[in-house]
Amino acid sequence: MDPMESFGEEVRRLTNEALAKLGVEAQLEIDVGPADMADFAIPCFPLAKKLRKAPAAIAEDIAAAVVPSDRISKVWAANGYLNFKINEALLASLTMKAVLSEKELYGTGERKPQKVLLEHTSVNPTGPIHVGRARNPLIGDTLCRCLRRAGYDVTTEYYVNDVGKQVVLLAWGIMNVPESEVPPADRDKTDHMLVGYYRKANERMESDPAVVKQISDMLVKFEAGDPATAEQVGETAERMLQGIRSSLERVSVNVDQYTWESKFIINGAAKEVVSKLKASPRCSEENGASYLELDELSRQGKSTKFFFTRSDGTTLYTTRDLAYHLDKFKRADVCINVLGEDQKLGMLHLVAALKIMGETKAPECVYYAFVSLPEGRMSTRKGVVVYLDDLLDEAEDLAMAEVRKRRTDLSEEKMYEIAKQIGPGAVRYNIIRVQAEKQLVFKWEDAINFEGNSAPFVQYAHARCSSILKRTGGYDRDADTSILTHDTEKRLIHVLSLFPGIVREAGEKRKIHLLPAYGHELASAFNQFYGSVPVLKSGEHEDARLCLVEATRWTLRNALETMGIAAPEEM
RNA sequence: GGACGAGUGGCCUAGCAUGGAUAUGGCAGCAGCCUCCUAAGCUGCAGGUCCGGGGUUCGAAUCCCCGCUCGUCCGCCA
Repeated sequence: MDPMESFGEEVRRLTNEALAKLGVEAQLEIDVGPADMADFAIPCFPLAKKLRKAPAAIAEDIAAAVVPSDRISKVWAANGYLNFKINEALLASLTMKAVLSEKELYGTGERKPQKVLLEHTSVNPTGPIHVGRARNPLIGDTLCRCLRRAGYDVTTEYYVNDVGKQVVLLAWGIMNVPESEVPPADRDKTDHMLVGYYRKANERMESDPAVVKQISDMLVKFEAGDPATAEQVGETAERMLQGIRSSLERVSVNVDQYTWESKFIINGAAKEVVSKLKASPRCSEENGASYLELDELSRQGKSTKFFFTRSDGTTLYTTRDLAYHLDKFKRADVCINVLGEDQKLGMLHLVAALKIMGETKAPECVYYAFVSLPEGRMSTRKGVVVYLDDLLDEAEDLAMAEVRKRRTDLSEEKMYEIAKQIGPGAVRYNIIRVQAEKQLVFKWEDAINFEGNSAPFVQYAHARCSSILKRTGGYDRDADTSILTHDTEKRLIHVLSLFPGIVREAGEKRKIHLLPAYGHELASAFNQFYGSVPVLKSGEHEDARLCLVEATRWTLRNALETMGIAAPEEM
């Protein structure tokens, strides 16, 4: 249930009534007012021209015509705005009742009929995940959690690029590079153990034409469906994926299904795409390679040709991705892809090709800019990288040091357990708190942050709530909340009431950075309340305040869960 | 060369779709707050040509045009 929703609706209803009474036909936009002034506000400026009257006078007229109701306690005009104050006692009781009865389900939207297929991560299985790409799983997983809470049926999928030179090269490296030539792995994990072979194979390929020949032979055999080669490559990708998967688990990222690119070669779907595209009048050939002339469907640049076969007739990456998308459309109503910004043009071509094939559905893409290092772009091949595993280790170490600094009463195990909740959470939060399209430069001191706008700040508020609730012997969960009239109490309740709306907006607009912003706002409102009034032993206020603390704890926990961040009971 | 995205106090960042009241937070800085539910906290102070220049408008961080800087792409790679 969304406690705030009915208040906004009421504002619209009352305003429309008043406008009808005045004989004015208009749809006005409802804003949230400045925090210390009004709850809702409607600018009357757009009406000025139509009514040939000053905005201030219009606002006065409408204000006089509005009849306040049980939900709206006050309506007034100011500076050309129509302001509304809501009935705080009613909001408080609705909000408290909603949170305390729905608990971990508070913020959940109505079940939606659409099935959503969300593709994310999909990094090439040629090395461990590095922070340049780590935005992908974190954005994808957070969006998935958010959409699920908003009521959608979501399945997440990782498209494994097991076809093509990169993975074949890695497989070649594992078979042909002697162990003695590979520097020892920095950790005992399959992805880290294998990446040395990948680098070495790249070096060999660059310097030795014989190696280039071997690899291209292998590639041809693989694409022709040679079982032995397919098994070698498949097993290599699987081993790499094992390591990647365990890194993802460390940051609570779950992937429901893995779909292998080779599937679309084996089952003939890619070939079907080729024959469909060849039927298009846009299709031409160049030395035996087929392409579509995209012209106005593409973007301007050096070329608007979209090749979908090589001269030898084999398919290209995007051709297979086309087959994958057709497959996805059969399984879902909405397809969302989380992609790096380097995929933008490719996706535009893919969408154009889908249209040419007569497909009416198109994927919806969320693009993110790369995280680079101060010295430039990350590269697994060149070894210019910061791995996600290393970042997580560092975050956990720093969290452990912080816990040790302030808790002398805990066992080593307990401290470690807390640190494991704090470190990865801090990393997740820092990545999802900024808009996906903003370019980031990775700096250790920014990547792990325990104060201010950070995960530990939100977690700490949760721990404080838990601590209070742990100390009480019990309380009346039906306590009268109308006595919560302190400024910090009213503010906290107001923020609590916003949660369902935030989840919906973040999900539907694909703007997950609203979630950390909300978490910070809620934690901050709680901290102000916590510092201003006592809860335990506060006499007649105690029960109502304990209810407020419990409601805050549920909402903080739900907000954290939606971000994939743990909610520690103590820290 | 072209296309797409980003540019907001010293640093990071929200707001931009749908123009509207004094531009949102955080970090760092300064001054305070632990006999009281965890100070990973709270309060206050200071800090702004919203990249630059034009334009539209009663009103522009937001819309349009021209530049600048950075990122990304423009392959019979994936």
